[in-house]
Amino acid sequence: MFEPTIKDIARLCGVGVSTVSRAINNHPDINPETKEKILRTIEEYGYVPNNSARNLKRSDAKAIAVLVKGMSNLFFANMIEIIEGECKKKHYSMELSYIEADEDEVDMAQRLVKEKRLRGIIFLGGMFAHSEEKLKKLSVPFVFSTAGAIPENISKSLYSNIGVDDRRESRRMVDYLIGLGHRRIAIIVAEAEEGQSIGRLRLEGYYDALRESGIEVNPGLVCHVSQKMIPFSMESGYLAAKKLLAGGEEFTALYAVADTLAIGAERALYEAGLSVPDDVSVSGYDGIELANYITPSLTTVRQPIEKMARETARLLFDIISGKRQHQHIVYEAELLERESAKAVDLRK
Amino acid sequence: MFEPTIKDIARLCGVGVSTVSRAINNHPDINPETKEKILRTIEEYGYVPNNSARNLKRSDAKAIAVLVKGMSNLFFANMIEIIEGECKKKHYSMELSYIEADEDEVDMAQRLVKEKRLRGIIFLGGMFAHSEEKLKKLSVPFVFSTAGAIPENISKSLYSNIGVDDRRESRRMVDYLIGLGHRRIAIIVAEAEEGQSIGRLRLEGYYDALRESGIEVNPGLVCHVSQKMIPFSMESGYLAAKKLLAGGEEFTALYAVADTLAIGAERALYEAGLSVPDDVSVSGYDGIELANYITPSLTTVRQPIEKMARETARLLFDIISGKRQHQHIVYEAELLERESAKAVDLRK
DNA sequence: TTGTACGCGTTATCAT
DNA sequence: ATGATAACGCGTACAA
Repeated sequence: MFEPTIKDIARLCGVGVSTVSRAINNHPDINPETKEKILRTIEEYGYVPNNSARNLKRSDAKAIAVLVKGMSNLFFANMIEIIEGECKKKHYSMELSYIEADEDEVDMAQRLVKEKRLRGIIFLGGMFAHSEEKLKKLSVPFVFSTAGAIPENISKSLYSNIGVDDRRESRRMVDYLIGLGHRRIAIIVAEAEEGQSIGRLRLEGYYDALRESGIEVNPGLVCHVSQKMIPFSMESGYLAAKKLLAGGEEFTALYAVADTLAIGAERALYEAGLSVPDDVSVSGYDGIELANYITPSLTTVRQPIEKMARETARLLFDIISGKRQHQHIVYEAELLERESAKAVDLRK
Repeated sequence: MFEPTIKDIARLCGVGVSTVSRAINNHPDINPETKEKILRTIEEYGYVPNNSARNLKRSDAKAIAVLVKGMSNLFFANMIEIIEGECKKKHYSMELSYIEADEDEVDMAQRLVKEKRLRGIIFLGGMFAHSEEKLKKLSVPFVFSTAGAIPENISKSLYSNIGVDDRRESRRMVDYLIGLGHRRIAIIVAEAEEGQSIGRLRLEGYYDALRESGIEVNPGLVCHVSQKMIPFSMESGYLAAKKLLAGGEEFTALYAVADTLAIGAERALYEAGLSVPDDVSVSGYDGIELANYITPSLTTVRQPIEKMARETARLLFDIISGKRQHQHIVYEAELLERESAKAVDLRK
């Protein structure tokens, strides 16, 4: 297999390499006929510019990285696909990397940036217990999406952040359950050890709602997913609910901080002979497509995934090209009232 | 932010660049002390070799690409994650690209290979209506995983293929339903326009089973997902089932060629007042985690995803390094009898 | 409008 | 054991 280089094409066309280069990169100062001929030859011989050489010359690649941390695939898969689509539009390539729960995403990013000379980074999920100093070391712009809370003492001008107000939206869901007459509301929460993880924020929202309504928090109703489990998996939800049931505390509603957790939990309820929503109302968080198809359909909080993913990518590109400054965008989530939660049965 | 190059490090250490290179790449002929000093300096100044320059010199990058085509995320997300893990182990980087249904994955692969000088390719899903000639143009090894049938006339030595025998496994599922006493078995199928797509194979398996049992095929029970829809989405399954129900043909069992389709279909049945499995038995295909958590849990065919993904990656790396030749591995799937399908009610 | 020549950061070959 | 230097393929300043 013969892989022609720019020189080969130049020789073939009887022109200099720079002319070929001009033809490829749409430079204005080139004779249309020459360009035409070159393009034809390129087509004929299947010439494709060597990206490494280009990047070497340009000193930075036309590429970004997406670092995905924790959380369930079901939620991120869509986002990644959308981001990938935006990259394609801009003729950027996308490097994807999943980060283990115990890995430091910023360290990883730093390595990646230097190695690959990336132009920007998207952090999906994950959390932000990082020092300002460390963040400064990242020489390219980066956007956090659907991440936990960022410490206040970090300069806003250093990063972008896109997501919903997890605490507020979570509170809204619990308020809704309270509005339905529920008082004994259990929660299944998955959270990282330290910092303001997304799970932590949602738990805070739960506390907020109870406090405002004058309901005392019953620690027996707060169930943490085991640290050893995949935080947002269905299995985690399943096991957590089992633990909850074994605990013996009664509850009329169960709120899981992710749809996947809720689905797992519903299975455990079913196996315990409990019916949803007749015996227990269940609600989730995220609004994955699936939530609408299971039966009973899941009451949940829907984050505008598509919008968030698209904006995340666009914002990063705009920052790279200098069109925009760093932004901190908070989207509104939407409470989806569906079948899995209903007013508490007063006869009980 | 100062980004040191190999020259800087050399100067800093008072040695030549080649010595630094030797230190980095673990060459034997270097004085341990010199190496020690160089490594320290590298650490101190945060030097990271420029990947583009490396790749330029080496003329091929330590990278592979994964091209994902069609099918539902739920199924591939896990595989991708596992493949990514294997890449990390080998210190390869992974380029991920989603292919639109109407794009040609081999063309795309070709472009990618040349542009990025990749060492190998993994095709996830997709189909294989490609000519031998075109495949030959791909100058790097590639492995098809969970793809449709590969035309017989293409030399086996050209590619690797990993998956299950979709036709046989599909037939097994329908045999199972027949064994349960079902005779009027509907099927929801999503297939590409041309060639032996995965959906097509599963449909053939359905035909096989019916034929062997002497059951006549009722075209009114074969429901194709609209070409305009995402082939393996829940929505597609939902709409297909609605169409099926509107068609008026009676059936006691419904087999969808993907779990996601089955889940969507179940929702449609529920909305039509039909109960699963009492009124209609439902079964799927794939064995995604979710199938085990919904209620009723979904009877399905489980493909050994983890094994397949891991072997796909390992095989590719082995071929790249010359350790192995191309392989064609067919895994055994597993029929999971769960709650969504039961023996036909004889009183009806 | 076009061609020549240099440099991007690295590795490999060849001297020393 | 180490250093100088030639590639790798491309973009571009500069000359023509």
